[in-house]
Amino acid sequence: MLDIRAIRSDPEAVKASLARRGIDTSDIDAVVALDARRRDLVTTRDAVRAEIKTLSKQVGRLRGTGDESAAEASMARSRALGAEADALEAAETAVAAELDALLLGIPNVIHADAPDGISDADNPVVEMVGDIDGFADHQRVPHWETGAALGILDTERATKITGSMFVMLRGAGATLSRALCQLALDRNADAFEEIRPPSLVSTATLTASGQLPKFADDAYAVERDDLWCIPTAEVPLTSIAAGEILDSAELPMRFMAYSPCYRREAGAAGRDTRGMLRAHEFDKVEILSLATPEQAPAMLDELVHRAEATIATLGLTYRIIEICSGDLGQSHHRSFDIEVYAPGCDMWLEVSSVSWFSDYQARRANIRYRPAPSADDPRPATRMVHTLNGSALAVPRVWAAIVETYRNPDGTVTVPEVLRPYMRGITVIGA
RNA sequence: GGAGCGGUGGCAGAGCGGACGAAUGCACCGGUCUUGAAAACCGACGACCUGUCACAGGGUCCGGGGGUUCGAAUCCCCCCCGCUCCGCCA
Repeated sequence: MLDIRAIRSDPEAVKASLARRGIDTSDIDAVVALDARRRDLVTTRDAVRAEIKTLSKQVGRLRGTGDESAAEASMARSRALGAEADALEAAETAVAAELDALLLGIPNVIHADAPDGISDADNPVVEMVGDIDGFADHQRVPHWETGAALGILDTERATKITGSMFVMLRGAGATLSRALCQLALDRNADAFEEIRPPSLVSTATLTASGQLPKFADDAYAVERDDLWCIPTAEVPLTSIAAGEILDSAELPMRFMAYSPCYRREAGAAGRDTRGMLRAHEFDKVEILSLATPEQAPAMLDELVHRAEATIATLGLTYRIIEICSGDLGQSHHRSFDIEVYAPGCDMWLEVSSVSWFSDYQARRANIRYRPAPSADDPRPATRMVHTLNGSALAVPRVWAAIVETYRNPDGTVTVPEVLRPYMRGITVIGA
């Protein structure tokens, strides 16, 4: 959610930023009009209420002096004003609701340094490690074939048990998946508190991080209990401090969590249906930070570097791209994706998305902090925190890239060195 | 799921129709004292909306939502959450 004050004070600047997304900005004009109307109603209503309060106190005093008829007059006057206040209140509530609904649907403003562009085709590559042409024929086998041959990926039975776009890992494949989670957690445990959050969250929580109300179709709903399955651990982690006022000394806060992620993939039916490329349920380790606006830029760098470093230790070919204005998610202020190259299916797979949300999510979740007192401001006002997060590692696609990259001529798969401590002694899958 | 009790400021904890944004203690902040610190003392000290160049001023908030009343933290109704006991249970 954008800051209504920012919109009010310079609507053209907000519109200019949103225009970079290639969207219609007329909602901003509507917001400005509603906001003016709302403030008008508030001012009038408050004046009426102030008078009611004065009159009510008078009643008490007049009763004390025994002037019953004067008290009666004040009561009558106050009663009439009460009806007026109620009407103004109702009007204000209605306008405020309309304003909020509009505000919830307006995407975040874009960071000045984010590149311009229309679609994902315009996302610039900022770093590239490895050579996509440097693979042998035995590595040019899709992971779903290798996985089936080695008995570590069983999509047929997953489909039988649940339905299409669900996967099941077996044996060393399941262990490999869990090893990746463990690796990602261990590599970030130096600075991040490990959380095991709930996987089902309330509507308020899913709204706070930006998924609702606009993207309800993408989430699994547990309607009977009015709960939602999380599409990422970002959702519960963001809301850890919802409604709280943090001490500046506590910032930046850093959390990491392994969680299952549930996505209906409503807009992606029929895309990437093979193997582990896209599933309704998958595992991911997320890293997240609540920071001051001043700390945020460095934190964005840190998160990108941490995600990159984990991919790098796995020995995969990868690249980092920056998301252009037209491809940026609704809540995002600035984002970077890490993609690994999967030689078997010859595709770049997005395995991490690191984003800075500025105060967009914090305003929805109402997460504030109190800046440290200084000489000229001994009691500073509260400010919204900034939220940032990124996938430390999205398991299935990394799993796929490993199975393809590390496939040997005999069809077995060598386990990357850094994963071996978590593999119960398995060094070559299928050997 | 059933029964009982409870939800008040950062924390603890009074108040139970009018002078209550709310006693008191602790914490926090500023100051006095001190070589420095502690202690002591003095003062300040919630959030949000509105308003102002900035002050001032006005309003809302005592778990959430309705209601009664001239007036609600206080009375009534519904909901949510917590604790204790019972039931169920990995």
